[in-house]
Amino acid sequence: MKKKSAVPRALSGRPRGFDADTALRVAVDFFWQQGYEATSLEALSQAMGLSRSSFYACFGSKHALLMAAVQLYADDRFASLTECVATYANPHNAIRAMLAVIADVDGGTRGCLFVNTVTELAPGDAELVALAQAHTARVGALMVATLHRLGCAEGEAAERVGALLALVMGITTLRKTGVPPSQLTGLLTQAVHLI
Amino acid sequence: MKKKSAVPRALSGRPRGFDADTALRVAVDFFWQQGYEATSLEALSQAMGLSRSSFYACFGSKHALLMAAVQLYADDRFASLTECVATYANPHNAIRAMLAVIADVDGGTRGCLFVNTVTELAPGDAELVALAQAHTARVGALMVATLHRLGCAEGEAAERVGALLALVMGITTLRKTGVPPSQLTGLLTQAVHLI
DNA sequence: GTAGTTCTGGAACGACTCGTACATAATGTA
DNA sequence: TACATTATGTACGAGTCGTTCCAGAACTAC
Repeated sequence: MKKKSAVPRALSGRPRGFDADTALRVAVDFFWQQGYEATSLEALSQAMGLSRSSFYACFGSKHALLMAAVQLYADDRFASLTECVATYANPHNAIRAMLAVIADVDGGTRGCLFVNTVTELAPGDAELVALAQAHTARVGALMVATLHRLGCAEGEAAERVGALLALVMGITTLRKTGVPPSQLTGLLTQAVHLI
Repeated sequence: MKKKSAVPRALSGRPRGFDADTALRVAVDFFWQQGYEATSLEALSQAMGLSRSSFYACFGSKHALLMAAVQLYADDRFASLTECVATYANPHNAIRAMLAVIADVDGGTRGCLFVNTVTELAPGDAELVALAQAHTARVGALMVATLHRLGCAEGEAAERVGALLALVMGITTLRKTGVPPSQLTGLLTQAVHLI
């Protein structure tokens, strides 16, 4: 149940034989590739390089690990989106860059961890649903603000952003069925009609 | 492993104590609500009203049942789409009706069985991926043909249809996180910019 | 050195998993 | 009635699941 790298670690006692941050990255990959239910704790702890007891001492439970993994993934992605805003002065270019980041056309057939997990566990997993709502809300707000700079009214911008998000989420789903990147790029360019 | 209702049933022997078709409908609901891995055979067979032995004698395996369930669901949906084409003479109205059928804005928080299953099991499940590709191909072809009647060029129509499909698939995913129907309707109306 | 704290490896937990085997029940046909 | 055929109920097999417990290892502070 420890709090990522920010935690100061104990002052005394045996030191860990693994790095919690890199172990969490491994967990992200596993959940991303196989999903939550299909990922066993045995395979997970083995790949993370720690025993079951260390696993529970550090992460609490399988579900708690999932939440930490999804949160890390979401934070990473959101950081990339804010970077888009910082990089492109032109709002139009910024929006396009953000859509490209989310759609991740060349991301292979494993889709998007966020979409995968939500699709597998929502609406039954209330904690995940809350995380999902918070993340989509901040992403949406960032995009609405950018669209607003293009002279789009507030309410209209919200709806367009929603449609844009739905479009790129759909693209990540299509990725899983093996639709080639070239074709996905074509779909992504259609997004301009929604901006 | 029997073939749905079309099968002529044995000429002699003890008759079944259940109806295979209605049992399959129950399975559709279960997989739809809970997903594949999270659905146990015990709960499944109990809800379907048959014992384990009858289950395996009739459906072969849990995975075979899933495939039958998804196929049934996909066929049902495709039938609704062809109905849209038959009902609306105006191609524009037909397309809008098809999008409404797929997005199913008032369908609740369980999303779309097709999208759910693909997201959970693809790309690891080759049989499901094949089914998914076949289904999206026929749906896409139907929509491209309709768009073609609007005077849209073949290649351009294909890309627009892909974007439309991605949009409505994304809407079904957003449904799972509890976005209200009123808001989803707003996103769906944005689709007109892609037609 | 000793005490206190933390992490590790492995064994064991009870509950649950999908799938199978087999005796028995219920039907049609002869 | 006797037979072949099919369905059902029960129990079992072999394994996996997520989780817990505990003795011992490795560290800091005294």
